[in-house]
Amino acid sequence: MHSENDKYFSKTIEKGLLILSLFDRDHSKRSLSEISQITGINKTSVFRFVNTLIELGYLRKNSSNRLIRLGPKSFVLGQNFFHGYDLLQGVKPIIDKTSIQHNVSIDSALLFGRSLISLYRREHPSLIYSRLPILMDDLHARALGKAVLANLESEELTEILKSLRLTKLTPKTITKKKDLLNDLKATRSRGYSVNNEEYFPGMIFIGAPLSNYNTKVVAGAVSLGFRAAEFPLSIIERNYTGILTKMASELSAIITSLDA
Amino acid sequence: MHSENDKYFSKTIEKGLLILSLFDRDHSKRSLSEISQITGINKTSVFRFVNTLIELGYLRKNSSNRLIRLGPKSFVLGQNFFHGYDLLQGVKPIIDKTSIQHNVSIDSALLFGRSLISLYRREHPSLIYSRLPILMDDLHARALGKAVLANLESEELTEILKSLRLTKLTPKTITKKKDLLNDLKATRSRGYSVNNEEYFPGMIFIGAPLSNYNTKVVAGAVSLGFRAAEFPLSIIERNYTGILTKMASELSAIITSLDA
DNA sequence: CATCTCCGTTACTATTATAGTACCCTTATT
DNA sequence: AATAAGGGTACTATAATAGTAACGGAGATG
Repeated sequence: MHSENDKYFSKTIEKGLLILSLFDRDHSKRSLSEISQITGINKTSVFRFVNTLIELGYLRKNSSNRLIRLGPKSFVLGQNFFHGYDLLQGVKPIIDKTSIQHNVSIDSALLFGRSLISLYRREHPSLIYSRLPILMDDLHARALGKAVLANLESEELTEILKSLRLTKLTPKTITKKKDLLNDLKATRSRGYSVNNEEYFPGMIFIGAPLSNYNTKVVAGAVSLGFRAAEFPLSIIERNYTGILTKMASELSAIITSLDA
Repeated sequence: MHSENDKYFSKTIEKGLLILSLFDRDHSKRSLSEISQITGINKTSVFRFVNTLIELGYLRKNSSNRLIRLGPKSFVLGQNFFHGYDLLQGVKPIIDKTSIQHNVSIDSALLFGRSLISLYRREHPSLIYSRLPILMDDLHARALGKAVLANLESEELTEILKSLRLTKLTPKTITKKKDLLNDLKATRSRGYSVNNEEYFPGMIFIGAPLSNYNTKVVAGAVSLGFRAAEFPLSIIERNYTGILTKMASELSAIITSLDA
């Protein structure tokens, strides 16, 4: 929860959106008191806000058990947000083109606060992963994450590292902060990050940062993914890093133009 | 704009969502004064609300030209709304199954207010339409629309017909209210609606209503689509109406269980 | 080059909405 | 029947918003 003292900040809107954002893939129904507990907003206010959202069609209430769910207006809003997000629309054609041209799987993400947001993913037809998260937290175990971390300012990096838990996801996952810092240093000098079966066994990824050329700030990352059985790391580094960095600079140009 | 006298209704939340909903596929950037004009909300309030939405990450502002765009939080919210919308998740497997089993294109929509919301569409691989709308207004020219209209209460029907413009989309589009009423009567007795090249030349659709079995209220519709060149209407009516109505009842059961 | 205009932003209060407590009602539980 | 828990309502002190006014910068216009 934000705690803005800003005069030009509406706490009511913050609360309304906080309530709406409680509904997702894993939480399609919630009760009033549950919402009140989670958000810390008082019961009466939650009642007022939920009532408002129901009247507007963003939520709906089951008349028998009183459980609250997303309404049709949220569904429409969701699609508008998806299709109206200019960064996605800008990034998609470039990733599609590169994926088709070189027959590779590509993933991209944006940095927002301390986590990465999955922006667009294009998979080589034969590869299918299971349901991947929209918000990614395991930055230490991903090519995308390491590409971003390696190019942050040192203050911001230490800030993020403080709250980053180095969870062991595979035998090769980096779990010591010192090892991670060394990896990031190598990443920075190399110009691209390597995830060698650290997130998913049998999968190798290489990643490059995306940045806003004007502000020089890291905005996200792109990665290429390969099956380790088909592509040894040496082959990947020889044949694909050029493709990766070229795509990264194209994407950075787009981001720069949109964020201007 | 709602004008609720309701005591338990937050106008601030209404305004915040009104502002957010101005951003979609066709409007990825807007200025402050533009937002103020469109919404009728006073400039200072728009400034406060937009500022709030920017601080929360739902919008972002270009620092040079001050234009406002969707932010990463909206993108995340959009995906959560899409994947968290239980009606979609409930309807999808049934439509997928039917589409694969009978090799047909299927479209579905929900009634919300006076318009239909496109819920889920599954196309037979060889058919591709251009960008279809999320909100559908031409109810008179669509199988989905006519299936819904034919099963409304007469009061609600006249209410909707009042604001429905019978736009001519193809030579076969129904443009006279009397003809439409006759078609709806036929639709009701038949149990399914027919769109014979009235929306798109060369395409025939048949549609059936979806309803909540408890409340007996029409909730939406499903339709099957065919190329007129391949499937004459007589063949469609002989072979596919059973499939359509069976699917419609399965979907209605889902809707009933979720809306309880 | 001066002026005008538009837009975003800030300052300031009267007015209005919200927070929070208390209380009631319905439903589920024992 | 008693109890508990959750949803919904009433009420008022308190805090937030609406709206007017006014400022400053950027771009347009003469």
